Amino acid sequence: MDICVTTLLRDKGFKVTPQRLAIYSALAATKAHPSAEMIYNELQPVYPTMSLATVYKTIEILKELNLVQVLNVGEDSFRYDADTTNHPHVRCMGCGRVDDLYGVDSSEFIKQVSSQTDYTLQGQQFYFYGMCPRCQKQTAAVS
Amino acid sequence: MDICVTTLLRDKGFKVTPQRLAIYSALAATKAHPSAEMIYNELQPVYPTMSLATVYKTIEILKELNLVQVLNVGEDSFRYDADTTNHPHVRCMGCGRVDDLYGVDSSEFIKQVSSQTDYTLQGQQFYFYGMCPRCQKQTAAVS
DNA sequence: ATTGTTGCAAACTATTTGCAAGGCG
DNA sequence: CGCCTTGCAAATAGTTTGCAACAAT
Repeated sequence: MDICVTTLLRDKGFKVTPQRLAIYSALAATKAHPSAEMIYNELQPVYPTMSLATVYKTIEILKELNLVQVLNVGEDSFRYDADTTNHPHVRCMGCGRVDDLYGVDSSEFIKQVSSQTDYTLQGQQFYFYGMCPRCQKQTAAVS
Repeated sequence: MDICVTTLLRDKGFKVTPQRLAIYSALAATKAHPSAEMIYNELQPVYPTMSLATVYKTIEILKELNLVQVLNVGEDSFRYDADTTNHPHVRCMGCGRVDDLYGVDSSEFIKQVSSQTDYTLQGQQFYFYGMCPRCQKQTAAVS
């Protein structure tokens, strides 16, 4: 995996630095769809001198290399996903967590949209909003 | 229409002010999904003393009254839509315009997602990205 | 050695908030 | 008249940028 990133970076003329590898690894190792700040906080213990700016700059490059995709779940900050397959996401209105939605076939839906519009479609993002199992229980307990 | 907003505002204990009516009217009169700043600029000639803060505060209220929905098309700013039915949107990667996608039935797709997740779903947003007809032509002309 | 990268601080932008003056009910 | 709203300015938060010191190739 990391070898892959190393090669990809070098091939595109980017230098391979420990910070870049660490940021990508952090993203690849989680399904939590962290924000820039969450990545920064997670790496603080290991890279105490690393700045938030470096996180942003690196994400910019990873985006260019198609190693991360950007999510815009309607919060104040962006979230990032090292899984670049185009899958829907769901955000919990209770705790704010963002999960993947696998096992959903959106191709029919996309085909339908494509036939209805005179746009040339290049991509899409599907965001669902609801309550995660844990927050459902808490709400039930309160009432 | 405006009578409707007036009534809704009063019923919920909000005061009816010319600014609020103007902001809602501006939103209801367009399909361009303007940002707060676009609304502000459009109303500048008519309400030269109105501030951006008022636009934001009013939108907050309209949101509460379910008179507008918020779009998060992946730009730096939010966009607003007085059409509160849940329809997909498409943004042109060329010129940035945002259009509605009508005539698309997403109920099957939503049902499928609903059955695949243990979230309790409350809503969703579908964003498509592509090239609008006008930008397609321009790109073709350049190449 | 060269060129890109880091990390700090400052800049920037969208949005929110505090508050005094003003307007709606 | 009382309370809500406006509009200004300042605050806030996320992200971006400039630049000198530094590191990868």
